[in-house]
Amino acid sequence: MKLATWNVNSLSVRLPQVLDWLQANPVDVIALQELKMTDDKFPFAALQAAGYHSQCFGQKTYNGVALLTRTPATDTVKNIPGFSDDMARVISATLPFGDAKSAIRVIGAYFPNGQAPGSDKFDYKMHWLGALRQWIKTELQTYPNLVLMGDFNITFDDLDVWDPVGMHEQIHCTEDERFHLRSLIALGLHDSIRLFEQPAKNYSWWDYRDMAFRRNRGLRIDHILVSDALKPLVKACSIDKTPRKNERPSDHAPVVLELALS
DNA sequence: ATGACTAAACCTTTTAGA
Repeated sequence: MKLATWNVNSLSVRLPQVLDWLQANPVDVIALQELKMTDDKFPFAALQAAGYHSQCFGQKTYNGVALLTRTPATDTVKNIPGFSDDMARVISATLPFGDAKSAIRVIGAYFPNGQAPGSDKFDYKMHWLGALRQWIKTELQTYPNLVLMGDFNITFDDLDVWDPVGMHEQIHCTEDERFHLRSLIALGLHDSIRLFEQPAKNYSWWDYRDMAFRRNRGLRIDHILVSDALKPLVKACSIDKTPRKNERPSDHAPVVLELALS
């Protein structure tokens, strides 16, 4: 079984690239972020033709997330229950798999950007991260088999940053953000990609400006976290830079996880 | 250089992303 996450930075613009990528990489599940469209504009038919069921949670102009699955997903939940939010950032669903106990809960999330430490948006990011952690803690009790993936907008440490000195305590790299990320991990989650040897300077996002991709000036901010129960099943995890080489690419690359399930 | 690209909307200028 393969799962992926990709911040597409406008599904309207990127739909042809998403369809191409899914044809070349027929994953079982993909979480998309930054749809930047309302649900009435969502390309259900094109994705259905490509073999995917869609659960979407759209928003005009900004944000918007979706889960595409080869088999129908159940128990869809939008955003963080109990946390009032006017932004469409989280979508969750269950993949019925084998018996009931083997069901996998998949959470696709677009974490707040935060703009700059000390800003109102950074405060919102901190509150959002606190609410997420409380919720994930209870989700793990309900669903031992859990995958939390998406655009986290946080680097784990300096290995995830092309210029750790220049970006020290800058947005995506602050200790406050990293503390929240480590707190999520402490609930019993694992950064899938770090379970394996990875190439150095392995990033998932590059600025559109200044030829950042060609110079590999990037950040690793897109992650796939798996629960303790799923960790033994993780076979591989990697970042696919191929679509970043397209014409008019998203600024993010997909991350792909392979589980030893069929 | 609170810059550089890209996308969307209140669209020749602003907001936001990261």
